[in-house]
Amino acid sequence: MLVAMVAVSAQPRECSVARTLEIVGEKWALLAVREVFLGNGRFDEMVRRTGAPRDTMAARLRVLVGSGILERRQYSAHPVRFEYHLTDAGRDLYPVILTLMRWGDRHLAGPAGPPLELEHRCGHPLSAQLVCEACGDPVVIGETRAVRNR
Amino acid sequence: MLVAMVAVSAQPRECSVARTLEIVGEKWALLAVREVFLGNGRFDEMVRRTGAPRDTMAARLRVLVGSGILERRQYSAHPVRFEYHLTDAGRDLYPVILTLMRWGDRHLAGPAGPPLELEHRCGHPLSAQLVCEACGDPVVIGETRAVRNR
DNA sequence: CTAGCTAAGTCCGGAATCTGGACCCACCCT
DNA sequence: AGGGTGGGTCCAGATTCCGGACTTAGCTAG
Repeated sequence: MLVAMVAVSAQPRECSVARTLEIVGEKWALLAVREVFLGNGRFDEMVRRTGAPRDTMAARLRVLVGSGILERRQYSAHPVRFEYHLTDAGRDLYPVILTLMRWGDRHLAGPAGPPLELEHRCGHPLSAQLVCEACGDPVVIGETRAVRNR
Repeated sequence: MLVAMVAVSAQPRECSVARTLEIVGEKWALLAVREVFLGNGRFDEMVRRTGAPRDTMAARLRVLVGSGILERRQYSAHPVRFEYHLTDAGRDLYPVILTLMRWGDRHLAGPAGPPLELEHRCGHPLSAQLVCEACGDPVVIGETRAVRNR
C-alpha cells in the first residue's frame, strides 16, 4: 500500500518577473509599448513600425489596455478614431525598454553602431545604468542576495 | 495608367529593442535566465521552477546558448551531465531582469508584498533605479530625445 | 457623383509553435 | 531487481501566428 508522502517538489516560483512577463513577456507587446514611448499611439503606424501582424497587434493592445499599461483614447468622432497613451504604470516600463535597448546596443550592434541613440537632458548621450537607490552604487550581479523568498 | 510613385512608407524600425527581443523576447527564455541568475543551472530544476514545458525549455536553452547568453558546461562524465552558466553577455541581462522584477513588485504585488526581496551589499533592500551615467540623475521619460535615428 | 484614400480593426485558412505527458538512456543506490 | 535522477526527445492535439483580403465610415480630388 502506497501513500503519497513525498512533498511535491518546488512549484514554479512566485515571482514578480514571471508575473510581469505574463503581460509583457512577448515581442510585440513590448514593441507596441516602445512605439508609444516614441510617440506613436496610432494603430496603423504601430503595425508599420513594428512589423507585427495587424491581428496580433490588436490582441496585444487589448491585453495592454486591460492590464492598465495603455489607455485607449478617442481622438476623433466622425470618423471615430482612437489612439493609445501610456498610463502611469505604462510609463514605469521605461526602464525595461531602456535596459533591453542597452543590451542590444552593446551586444547586437554592428560596426555602424546602434540604430538609435538617445540623449539625456544633461546633454550627454544616454547610457543608463542601474544603481541602488539607497547607496547609489551600481547594482552588480553577485552583490545582491535574496532576503525573503515566499 | 498608374505609376507607383509613393515612397513605400516606413519599414519596421531598426532597433536594439527589437533585436534583443528576437532572442529573449519570450517568457520562458527570460525565466530560464532568471533561474541561472538565482543559481539554478540544471535543466530539471529550471523546468520545475519556471513551469515551462520540457520541450520548450530545451528549445529556449538552445537559442540562449547559440546567441552567447548561456554556456552549456559539462559537470560530470559518467553519467554525462550538463549545466548552464551565464556568459558575460548573459550577466549583462541582469538589469533587464531587475527592471522587470521592479515593475512587477510595484504593480502586481498583492497586499502580501512582493514574493522575493533582494538585499544590496550595502545592507538596504534593493530598489534599483536607472540613472544617466554622465550626470547621475534618474532617467525619466520625457527627458531624453532621439539623436540619431537610422 | 465616383474613385480612391485613411484609420482601425476583423476575418480567414494554412503554417508554425506550444503543451502535457510518455518515453529513453545511462548511471547510481538499496 | 527495482526505483530514482538528470537531461533530454517524441508525440499528437490545441493554440497561436501569420499575411493578406476585407470592412466600415468618413474625407478628398477630379
